[in-house]
Amino acid sequence: EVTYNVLIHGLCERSRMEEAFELFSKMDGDDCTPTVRTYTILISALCGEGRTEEAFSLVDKMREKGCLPNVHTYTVLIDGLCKESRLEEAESILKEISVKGLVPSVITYNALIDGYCKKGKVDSAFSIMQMMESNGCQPNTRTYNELICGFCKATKAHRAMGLLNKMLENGITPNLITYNSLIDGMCKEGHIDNAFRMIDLMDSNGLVADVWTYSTLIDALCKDGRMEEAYSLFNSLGGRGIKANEVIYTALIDAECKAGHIGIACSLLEKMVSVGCEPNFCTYNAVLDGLSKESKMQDALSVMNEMEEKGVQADVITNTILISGMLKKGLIVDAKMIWDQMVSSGCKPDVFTYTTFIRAYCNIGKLDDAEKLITEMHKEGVHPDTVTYNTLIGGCTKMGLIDQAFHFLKCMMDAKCKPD
RNA sequence: GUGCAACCUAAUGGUGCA
Repeated sequence: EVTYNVLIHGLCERSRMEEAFELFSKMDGDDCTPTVRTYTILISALCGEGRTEEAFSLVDKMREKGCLPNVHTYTVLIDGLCKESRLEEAESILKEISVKGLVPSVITYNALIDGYCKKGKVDSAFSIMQMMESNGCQPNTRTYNELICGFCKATKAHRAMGLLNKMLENGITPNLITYNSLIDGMCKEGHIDNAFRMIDLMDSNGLVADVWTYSTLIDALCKDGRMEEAYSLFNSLGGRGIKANEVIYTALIDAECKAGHIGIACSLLEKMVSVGCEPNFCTYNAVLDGLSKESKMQDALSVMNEMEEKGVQADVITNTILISGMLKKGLIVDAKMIWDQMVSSGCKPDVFTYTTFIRAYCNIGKLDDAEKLITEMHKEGVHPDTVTYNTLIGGCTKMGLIDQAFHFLKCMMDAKCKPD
């Protein structure tokens, strides 16, 4: 039975699910009974592939066979639900654990806390931490890191700092991730210089800034237009024993593109390749956006070919960038072609892609087509957001169709979308 | 004494703005 579990685990790790289930079904014939562990391995793998419903039916199946889920099993389920943004269900499983007389572990709580943080619901995450403390479960470094990151993403770096102090008081050791999150939070709130001071604080705690730290700082300098400082920090990396990675190059390339310096961006792209740093899809997307905004669609298409030759998969963002570029030149047919290619390659358009098209239809006065897209979005389960409605409303007002504009405002409210 | 759980941090795309 142990042998089976090890093998099944190995197959699942390589996402060879079919084979894993085949082995699983052979167990009985071999006089082996699957245990909670066997089921948990499979349930975890199913959740990891987004097959949550199958995971739940496996849970039912194990119960039928008289095998009860343990804390590990429940934790896997909570994690899976969180990854699908099904937070209420995740929290109800946490309750179920206690009802069944089991005790949730730190990992169980952390899974839920991370889920809430990733959804921007930091306050709910925070109350889970309070709940775990009152249940006698001590938050660990990871718990604090998730919350600190959550507060930073919610532009509440002050609350994050408060948590840093709390963890120090409680004797929980911050690590690089803790500080890197804080540095990012401070940068995003415009306090770049304070962020640099955090490096000293790290030093005094025996932590040495890493690539993540520097990429955060370099990106912040870039976005603030402080390119000279960004480059001098970039050039200092070698002396610190750090090798610039694709994230750092992408930050620089993006900034150069946005400043209209496509030539510099392209030479950075060449440079990174020559020093053995492989561009990834973000890098290419940054370049493509630069070219696209300058209406250099020919160049953009050849960069996209290069991307594919290198085996870098184009994603929704890549396609949206190209579609947007085509539409800005009025090339609706080409834009539609890219759309179709994207869909047939199994990549689904998202809110951004739809909104891009809606804007184009508004600009040429085809409000009915724009409205059709909204209907299609609902059908596809892609929810129009504030920007989508703003685009539509803006299109109406430009054409003097004030009543139409109010009509869409009403649609917006009906869809429980907040006007800004 | 061997097998199950949270991959916690950085870079890329859509509207409008005097």
